[in-house]
Amino acid sequence: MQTHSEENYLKSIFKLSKLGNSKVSVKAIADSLGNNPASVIDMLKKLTDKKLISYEKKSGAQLTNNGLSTALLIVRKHRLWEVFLKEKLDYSWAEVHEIAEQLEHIKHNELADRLDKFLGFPEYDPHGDPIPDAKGKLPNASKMTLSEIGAGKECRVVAVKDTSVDFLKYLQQLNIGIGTTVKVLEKISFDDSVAIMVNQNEKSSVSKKFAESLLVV
Amino acid sequence: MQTHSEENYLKSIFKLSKLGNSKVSVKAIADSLGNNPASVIDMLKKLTDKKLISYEKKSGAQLTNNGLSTALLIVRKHRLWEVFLKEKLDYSWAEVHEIAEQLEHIKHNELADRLDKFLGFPEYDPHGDPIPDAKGKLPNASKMTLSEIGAGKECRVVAVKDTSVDFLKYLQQLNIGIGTTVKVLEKISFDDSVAIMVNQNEKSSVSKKFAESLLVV
DNA sequence: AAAATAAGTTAGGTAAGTCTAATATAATTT
DNA sequence: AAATTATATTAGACTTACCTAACTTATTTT
Repeated sequence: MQTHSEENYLKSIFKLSKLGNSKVSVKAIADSLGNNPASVIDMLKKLTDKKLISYEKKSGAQLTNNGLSTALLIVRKHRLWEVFLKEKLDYSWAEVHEIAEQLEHIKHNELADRLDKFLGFPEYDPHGDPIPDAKGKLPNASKMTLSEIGAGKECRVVAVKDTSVDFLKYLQQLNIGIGTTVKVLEKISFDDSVAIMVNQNEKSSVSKKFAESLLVV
Repeated sequence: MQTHSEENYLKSIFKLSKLGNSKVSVKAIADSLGNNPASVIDMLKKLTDKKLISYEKKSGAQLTNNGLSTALLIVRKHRLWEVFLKEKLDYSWAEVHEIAEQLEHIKHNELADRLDKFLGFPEYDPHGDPIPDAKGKLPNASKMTLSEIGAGKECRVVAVKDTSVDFLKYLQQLNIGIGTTVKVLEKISFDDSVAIMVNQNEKSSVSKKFAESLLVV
């Protein structure tokens, strides 16, 4: 069983190591957590004793298999709670992260799985980040912006990059939300705008700026 | 802003003082939290400095107005989360308390109120304990068992005392759940059984034992 | 009333997780 | 290559929230 602090270190190492593969420097961890490098080293020693990371002097930290699955579970909980806060409690995109930072540390065997089921097994959180499944596996599709989708192809909106009121209002007007299907009909080279079909029935034309703010899979 | 530990002390004092009115002894707090009396005194000093309780040597601790509203908010969050876990995540009555002990410490301005709204402003938690409203006010009806209700009176089920599978199955058969309206038609003195009307349309007869396991308002 | 028990208090100590300051080592710049 | 800068490490200290042990003050019991 890990403390809150240990979990935050594991999460940080996981993120900095690009999915747990590479080694992470003391400084990088210190910067990401806002802690002093000396404190980081203390913790790296403890995590090594617990066999959650491997760490030798001067060579950076790397997650063990055990540490990796622990980190994935924390990330899973964080992102599921973000979905809950956004979808069920109507929190804004901006607010969910801070609260999920606390909720991710709640410990109970089946909690993540039950929450997952309750939310309908979402694959992406409100920021468009992928949610690991119960086995720690990430959805394989990588997210792109709508502007990267080729003409004729269909995709599904998983998140938005812009969270301004203006943008969200515009989204509503266009009938676009998380989960909406969008087909790219044509890319207009004249002004880089994009002709799209929303939910198989509603044509629109959107600007380049707009297309770059929509994350899709 | 309080630490987890401070919040647990406030909650403990609140409960031991019967809604925050009387003074609470060091030993009572120590027993309820499983801590050493010496530790309790350390914390009482800290809470006094923070003006959350008043405490003088040998005379026990009492919540200030500030401490009382803080304690009520913690209780509110605890019980709302219990409702969430039971109603939305299908946790059993037995499991919710332990998880809510963690969730009650999650801090964010509107969280309790948003959760309250999402759950439909419940008045009682799965154990039948009353949930303080946004202003810290408790629902005024006090809960009783069905067996205490007089003939001819109508009441609403807020919780059950027995959580065995057998009992819960039987409840389902009778179409009784949280929120169900039950009218007491007659109390049979022969065997202390109770004739009831469920949801204004379904007559049943239940045993004394059953009536004592249903909490109503 | 004296002895025994219970409750409250003080003093000093520990572990977790942080810090600062000093030092060592590695990487860059000149 | 030497000097500078960046990073890593160690040592020692602080805070929180606990603890034990010893002592004091009440309250019971005999």
